Amino acid sequence: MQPIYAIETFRPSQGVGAFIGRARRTIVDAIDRELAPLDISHAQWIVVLLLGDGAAATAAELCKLLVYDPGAMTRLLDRLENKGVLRRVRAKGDRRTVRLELTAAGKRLYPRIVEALVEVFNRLLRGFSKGEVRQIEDLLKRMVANA
Amino acid sequence: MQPIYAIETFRPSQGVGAFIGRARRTIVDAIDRELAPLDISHAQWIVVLLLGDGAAATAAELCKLLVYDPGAMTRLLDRLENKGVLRRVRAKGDRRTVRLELTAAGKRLYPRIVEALVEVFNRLLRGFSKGEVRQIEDLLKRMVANA
DNA sequence: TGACAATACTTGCCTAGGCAATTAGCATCG
DNA sequence: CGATGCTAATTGCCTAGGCAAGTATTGTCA
Repeated sequence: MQPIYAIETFRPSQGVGAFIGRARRTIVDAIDRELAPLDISHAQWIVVLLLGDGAAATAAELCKLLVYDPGAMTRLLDRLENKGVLRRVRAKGDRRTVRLELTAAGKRLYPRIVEALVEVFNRLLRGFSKGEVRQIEDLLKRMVANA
Repeated sequence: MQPIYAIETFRPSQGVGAFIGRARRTIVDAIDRELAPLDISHAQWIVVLLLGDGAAATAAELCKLLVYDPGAMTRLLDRLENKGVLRRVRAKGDRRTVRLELTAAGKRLYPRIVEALVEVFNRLLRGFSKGEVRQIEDLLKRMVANA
């Protein structure tokens, strides 16, 4: 397999990097607009999502998944706790870790965010076949795996 | 064409959104590591790239392309100007706009950044055919166009 | 067991982005 | 021409993320 890009012909603004960056901004902006009435920030709804779908349950797991600074995460969780979205519970086994649980309010919030996401993605993926979506997912997964 | 995702079955951490986010972090981190010796930040090298390949020539154009705050851009450009990477030149025609030009040092910087990008992308795209890369680019472009 | 490393968070300090208000320079239209 | 509106850039203020140092707890291993 030969290299994909060559130095002489590479146009930064036309490579995959630029498109991924633009796609991400587009998605985040669209979801933020959709979630504006909930008064919750970009970083915050991602955390609620990961807690809500069980992908993470501690601050450390969130940091690893999001490649996010632990210090910033502490404060982000403070804000969500103050909003009454989640609570910190000292873990019984390992007393260093703090388990994160969505409160009742947080659990009501979760489906509303999911709804917004589904709506936005279905709109952005208009005209795509399911196979094409699988293909994007697959190709991106392979990119990340190569790192 | 039916909707791609349904509320009942959607797993946020498994959708395109999550993969795009992760891929972007992976790319940015890899390039940052590669460019560490140049002591230039993520936001800064993107600007140098866009100026260097002619995709933008003013602050306003950069802001539009990157969906970036004009105030933040002013200060980012200040930093690059202080580093001697670019200079501001009042445009003759429209005296509101400031044309941005890479200095000699900036022009030397540009190819080094391009080199790092090509290296990183070729690594991350190991095992991909050129057709597959085109396909990612195409699919992402269509997503953005749907917005 | 006890020293040392590793992990999970937390806090302080600095930097950088978002938003709103401001200035300067066109552009439009009566 | 002149009032109004728009665009480009800048500045001040606030918020939030990155980094480094610190604390508490657990793991490792001689």
